[in-house]
Amino acid sequence: MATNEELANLLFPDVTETIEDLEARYPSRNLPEGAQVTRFAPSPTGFLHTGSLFTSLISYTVARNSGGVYYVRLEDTDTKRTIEGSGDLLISQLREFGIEPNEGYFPEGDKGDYGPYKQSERRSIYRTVIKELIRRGRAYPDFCTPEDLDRIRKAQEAAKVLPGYYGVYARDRNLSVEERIEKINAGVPWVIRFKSNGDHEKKTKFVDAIRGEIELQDNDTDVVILKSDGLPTYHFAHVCDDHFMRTTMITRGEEWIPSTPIHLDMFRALGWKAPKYAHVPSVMKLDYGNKRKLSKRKDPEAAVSYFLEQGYPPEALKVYLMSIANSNFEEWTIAHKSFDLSAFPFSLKKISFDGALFDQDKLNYFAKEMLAREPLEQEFEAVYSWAKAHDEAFARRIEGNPEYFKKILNIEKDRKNPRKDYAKYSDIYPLIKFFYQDEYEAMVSSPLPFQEKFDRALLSNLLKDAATSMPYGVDEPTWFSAIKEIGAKFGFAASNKDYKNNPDSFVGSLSDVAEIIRVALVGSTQSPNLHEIIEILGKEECVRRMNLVSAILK
RNA sequence: GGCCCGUUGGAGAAGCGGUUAACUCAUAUCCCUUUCAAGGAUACAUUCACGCGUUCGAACCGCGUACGGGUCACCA
Repeated sequence: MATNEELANLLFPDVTETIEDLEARYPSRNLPEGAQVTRFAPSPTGFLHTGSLFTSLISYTVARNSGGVYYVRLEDTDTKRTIEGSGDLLISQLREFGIEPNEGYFPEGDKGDYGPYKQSERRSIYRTVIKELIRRGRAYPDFCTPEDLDRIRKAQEAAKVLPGYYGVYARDRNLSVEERIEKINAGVPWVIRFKSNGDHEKKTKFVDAIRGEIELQDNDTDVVILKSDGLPTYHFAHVCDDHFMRTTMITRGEEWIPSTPIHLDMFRALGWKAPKYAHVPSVMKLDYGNKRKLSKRKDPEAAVSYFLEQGYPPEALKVYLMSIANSNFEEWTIAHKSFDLSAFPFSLKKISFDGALFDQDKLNYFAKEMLAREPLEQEFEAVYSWAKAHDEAFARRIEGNPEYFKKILNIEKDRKNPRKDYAKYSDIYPLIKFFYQDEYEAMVSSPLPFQEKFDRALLSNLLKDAATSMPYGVDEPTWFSAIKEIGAKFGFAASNKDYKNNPDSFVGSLSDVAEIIRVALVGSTQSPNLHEIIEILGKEECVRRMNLVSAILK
């Protein structure tokens, strides 16, 4: 009578290693008590998803705060969906957010003692474990074709029972070893399935590090663990890899909760200690009144690259995501006047169970706060490197005169309440382009937004006067009283109160005077502090601009 | 459909048997002000999806209903 041993050898003749060998090759990590080993395990199928960044932030924080390890493993077992170069892109985007794993797969090569960190390179490990499972009778080759499986599913539908490969529906589960050997020798294609001992009537419980105790039906389906292409399925690869890589906590999306019994079943069959699980909620979006997961296809904000391109400071997105993860983080930032994520006492227990709606307004708020507080030099570097990558024309402007741009960036920055009008780097240029002569001239070539009620000759004369009498290099109050005097010469009120009390005796208010000069200088009724702008523009340019507009108005 | 998970204001949420139901964003109004961005002040859930129950007392405990999310692949 043929044995499982023979079957195992027939299936995997080249596998000579044993599980014991693997245990020895990947010894348990020498980490202090409580240190957590977490991981980022993406499939290289595209760009970094906002939800993945969210999970990564949590995993990374857990590892760092516990003095553990955060590593990267590439889950590239779905060869059809794998996109060339995507793995490297994922890691580099993660790095742009300042999340630097301390081990694992990197574009520049693997780092660490638990590799390879790419599943497609771990075939021999999976085969070793599966061979052992077959020996023990806990895995078997299955010969069903997709059509067979389809038939089974239809039968289940008709019988109104649960779909799946289990019990009497597991067609090849109880084949004899001889029958299996015969089919294999006859060249019938096969996959390997895990042989579950589970009972669907029973429950399996586990404690989730975020949600607490979760009770689910026991797994009783014989899931595929090795596909016909020789690569493992997620379920098996997860169990195998996280065991040998000595992961202590699996942080993954909540969509994995229902399949956790499968994983626990396999850990049990292998006699391995299961890691802790922390199932993190999805980031959601409101779609016609219904919540749904952020979708890479429908929502631009689902791809982290969207924020990078727009020029959101990467740190701001992280801070926003942290405020979703632990809502007390916001209060903490206010109390500590700091957005330092590494100093915040993060807690898995404080993560709420239902997915938060992505809130762009709140992201903007954090981004504005952070940008406003960023020291000038640092902000300058950040804006410049963003421009180099995403806005070439802007980058060239900055290069043309870095000191000039720095002054512009510094407007109303050195104050107790710094200016907060940029949420992202791409907001900057449109607001300050008037500083550049060619842009200014383009603005002046179309009608300027002067108020209709003022006579053009009056405006022209006032500007002509201002061009010669406005002072430079003086402090703001001095400058402003000069503006008042200029206005008064042309019949404007010297204060808004005067104007309010007696509007008929003036041609306009003090605000109007300021507005006329502002429009002439910046081409718009709105701008940051005019005095600072004038000082940056310099006397020569201001005189030029006022004379130019004065001439146009004639 | 089965099984899980969830439901406190427009958003994120605190609350864990007795509170005026925190806080932050958003929104609105007012103040400040040479415009804007800020800043300051005020307003914004008589009520915690709904129903029933337990209790002197419920957003908090129990049951049921409704709604929302997730999952049931040789994808992860």
